[in-house]
Amino acid sequence: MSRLNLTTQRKTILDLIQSCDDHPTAAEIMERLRMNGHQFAYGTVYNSLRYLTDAGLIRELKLGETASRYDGRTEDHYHIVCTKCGRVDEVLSAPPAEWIREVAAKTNYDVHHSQVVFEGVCYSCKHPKA
Amino acid sequence: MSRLNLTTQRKTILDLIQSCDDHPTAAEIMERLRMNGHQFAYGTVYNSLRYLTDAGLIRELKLGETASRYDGRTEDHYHIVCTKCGRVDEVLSAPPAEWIREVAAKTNYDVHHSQVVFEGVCYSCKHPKA
DNA sequence: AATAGTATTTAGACTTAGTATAAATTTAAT
DNA sequence: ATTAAATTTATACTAAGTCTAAATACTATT
Repeated sequence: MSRLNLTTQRKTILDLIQSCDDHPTAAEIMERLRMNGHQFAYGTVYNSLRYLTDAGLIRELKLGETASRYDGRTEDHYHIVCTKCGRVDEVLSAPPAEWIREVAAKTNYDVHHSQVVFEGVCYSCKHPKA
Repeated sequence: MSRLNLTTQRKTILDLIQSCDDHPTAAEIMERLRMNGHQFAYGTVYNSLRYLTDAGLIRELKLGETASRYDGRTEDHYHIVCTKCGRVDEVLSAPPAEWIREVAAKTNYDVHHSQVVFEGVCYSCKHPKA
């Protein structure tokens, strides 16, 4: 792990991800870059996303869709996906430590990390206006 | 939802998945079919996997890898992946209901389902022989 | 049993998301 | 200024899966 090297491209992509409040895919990120007047090579975007993820500046979300999404919030948190409209929201409560201990004991694993994706129906989809 | 239509191909694939104790990908399933002397079209395997999943006879696992895996155990359960060797084990303890209620309350979602993938190091990788 | 209609399988083209590579460019270090 | 290392670019390629149209199989009705 060498020191952080934020090139112009990486910085631009980091800024974009940190300043949006959703969880764009690589394709969406490229589209937004283009809309902001930038034009980076395909591979640069993927390279930057990996670099920023490895550096811990952003998070890659694998929510079971075909494409990864990226999240500028790096605190430990989880996600909930609306099965009606596809919207993704943050979940800030962590799984109870007691449960994790139980899983570790039963499986004989050292548990380092857990990915949790909830699925359900969001407020707007539950209460459609008209 | 019409009545179950298990064609020869679908039955063969279902049997294969139910009789193995790991979680094969579509590619692995095709390879095993071929080794057993079957030769189904590419699309048929995917079609069958979807059909069987929709019918609730098998489960599709999205563990954050590039390919889905399939599981013959249909009871509600979760998975733990070894980050060293890639091995996947079953996790039978469910997340505490209290936690799910809390998530539902905080996010304003009706929570229907949760996918949980633990990551850690399995017993064999913790205790390598020699 | 023959016919018509529906569903499934097959083969292969196509799509999507992402990786790999080689040349060109930029950055850093002497 | 020169060399070396890292990064970007353009483009080819791969992996996983979907789509489509023709061929085949199954079902229901007479």
